[in-house]
Amino acid sequence: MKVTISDVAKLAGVSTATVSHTINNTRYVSSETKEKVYQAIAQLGYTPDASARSFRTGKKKTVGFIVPDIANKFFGTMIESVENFLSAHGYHLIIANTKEDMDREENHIRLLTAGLVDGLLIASTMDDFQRFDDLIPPGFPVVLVDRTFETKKYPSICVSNFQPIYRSVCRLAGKGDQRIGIIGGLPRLSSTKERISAYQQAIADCGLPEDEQLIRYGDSMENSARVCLDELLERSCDAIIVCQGLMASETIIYLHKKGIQMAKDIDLVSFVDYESTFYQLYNNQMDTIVQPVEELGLAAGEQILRRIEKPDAPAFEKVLTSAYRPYSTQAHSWAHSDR
Amino acid sequence: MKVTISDVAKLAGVSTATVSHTINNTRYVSSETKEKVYQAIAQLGYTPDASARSFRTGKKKTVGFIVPDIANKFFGTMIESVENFLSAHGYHLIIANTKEDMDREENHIRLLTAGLVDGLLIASTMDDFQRFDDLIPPGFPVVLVDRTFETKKYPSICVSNFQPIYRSVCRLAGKGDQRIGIIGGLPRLSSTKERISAYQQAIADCGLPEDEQLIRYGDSMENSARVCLDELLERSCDAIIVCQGLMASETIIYLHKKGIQMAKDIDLVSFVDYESTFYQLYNNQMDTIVQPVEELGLAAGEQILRRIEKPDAPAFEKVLTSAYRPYSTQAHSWAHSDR
DNA sequence: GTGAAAGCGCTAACAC
DNA sequence: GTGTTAGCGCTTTCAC
Repeated sequence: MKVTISDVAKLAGVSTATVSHTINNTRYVSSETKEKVYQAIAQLGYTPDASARSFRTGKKKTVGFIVPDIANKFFGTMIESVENFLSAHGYHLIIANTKEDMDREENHIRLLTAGLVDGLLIASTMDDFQRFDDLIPPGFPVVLVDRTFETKKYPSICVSNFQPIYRSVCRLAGKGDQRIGIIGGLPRLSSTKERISAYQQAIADCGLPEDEQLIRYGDSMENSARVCLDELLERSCDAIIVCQGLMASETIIYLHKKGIQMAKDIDLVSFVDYESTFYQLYNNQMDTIVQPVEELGLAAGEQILRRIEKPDAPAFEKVLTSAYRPYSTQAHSWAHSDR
Repeated sequence: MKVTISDVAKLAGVSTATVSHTINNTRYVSSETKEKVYQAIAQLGYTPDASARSFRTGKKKTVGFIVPDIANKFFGTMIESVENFLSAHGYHLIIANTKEDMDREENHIRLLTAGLVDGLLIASTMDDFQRFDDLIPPGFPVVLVDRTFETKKYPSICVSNFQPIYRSVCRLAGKGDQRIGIIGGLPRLSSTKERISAYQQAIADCGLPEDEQLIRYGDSMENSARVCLDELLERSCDAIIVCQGLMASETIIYLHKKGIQMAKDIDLVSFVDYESTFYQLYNNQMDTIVQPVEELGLAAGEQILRRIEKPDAPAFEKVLTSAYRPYSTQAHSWAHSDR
């Protein structure tokens, strides 16, 4: 049934060592011997067993990626980008979904670190660094993606959160908006915290009245923006900043259905999902903040492989910057869309 | 360094067999012994090595899913659904992306079947069954998803393609549309073939003029619908049927930018991505066809696990039906959206 | 330039 | 009720 390396060795009339070295190019083998080996391999239809190999070598050639929401285009695109990089480097990608649930995340980390993958990419939903840290076996290669912790023990690839939000507030204030609301993601996440704090600082710096009620939090899953929006509208905002792509789409739709016109009745600025065609319809009515998702995925892939090679290189943070796209009232011609 | 089962056995003063049986509940162990074993495990921080275990048992507890486009919401949602099912059953999910490229698909199949996964879910981009079949080791558990082959050697989970398109044409014809265009996906795919053939048959049955020029094919990747749309508009269609979600969004946007009004200047029917908030804005202007993506993912998960248990159960096809949502001119209140 | 053989960590007969 | 032990298929050291 299953054909093994010794079947090949036997047929080729050589030792298993020679077969192994031939297929792995790991020591000199005369070309005649090589020839015999390849012949035997072809004849038997031999394929080395990945499972035995990784057991023996300890290398799985696989990395795990723990994400909060696979179906979310932001992470979907990132997964694509990571997979693309990894598969080009001979690695496989195992996906695990947490649905922003810390227990699920814990469970996935436990399972994946138990000899299944060589390293782990994590967009963590945890707020408790200690709990997170306790789950990671010492020396296990980990790279944090999109979200980080205050304790900088692990390397991270994130996106600038402060600057675009600060700028949003300033631009809105510059237009004369006085009551600027903001819809953030899960309060416990580093990304949310950074954005909210940018908002607060900018509000203060611009001399606008501070009002805790103008800060609302969604959960970045489907259908979480509506409540926030209603609350903000009740408090008669002139402007709203939305911190996440899925919630942005929902906000636009709800405004639409309520007959509230963007750029006229209310100003909108939002983080937006990369390349989503949806926003092309609105880029003349709202400022958009586009995160470099593909670069994020690429960098994450690079870092985790580097980390797998040298697990004890010092941790460092990489912060990519988002594109801020102020709207212009003249509609873009799609003939030269700016990407 | 690494703590193994025999370290545990030694510390607990029992044999490795007992340790193994204790953690796997695989034969009777007295509670005192169990206690000692658990104690030792806790003390040493032992975790069984997944790699050694799967090498030994031949079970990887992992399935592979080969998809054409991860970032596409249709597949993203499906991946989420599959992952959800699998992880609930103790399995992991390896994702591989083909970008609708047959060589990439071939490569992924080769790698994954070489001892990495217990079974494979494939939304194949191949048209040549022979080529596909040659890649699958005899007896290897495979379930085709969303796309199938004429030769029914492998089990498949698909979605009804014929019925919704046939119905679309009939409804459009019923409204008096004469020139109905269609934008299909990649011509080589079974899903595309079925849809186009439904279109052709309905056109004939409804007594509408047949015109090959009204059939256009996109590639279902970003930015492929525009050319098709332009060509159809040039041929002055009254109505357009779009066979895929991404292309649907693009079509809507292009119509919008051209100032062509849906339901007024032109009728539109389209396959639409499940739950995408985007379409909520248009469900009073176009008929939509919603595929049961989550059920698809669930069924795929169920089937592949069943298949892994009994690899030689007879192949069978499962066809799920899409929801056809005719539009009503009174806008839906989102308070009771029909999902 | 090639072979012999020792394991990697675990499971599962088989034995008592 | 528990222990002994033979491998799973491969890589790699040591030897010649």
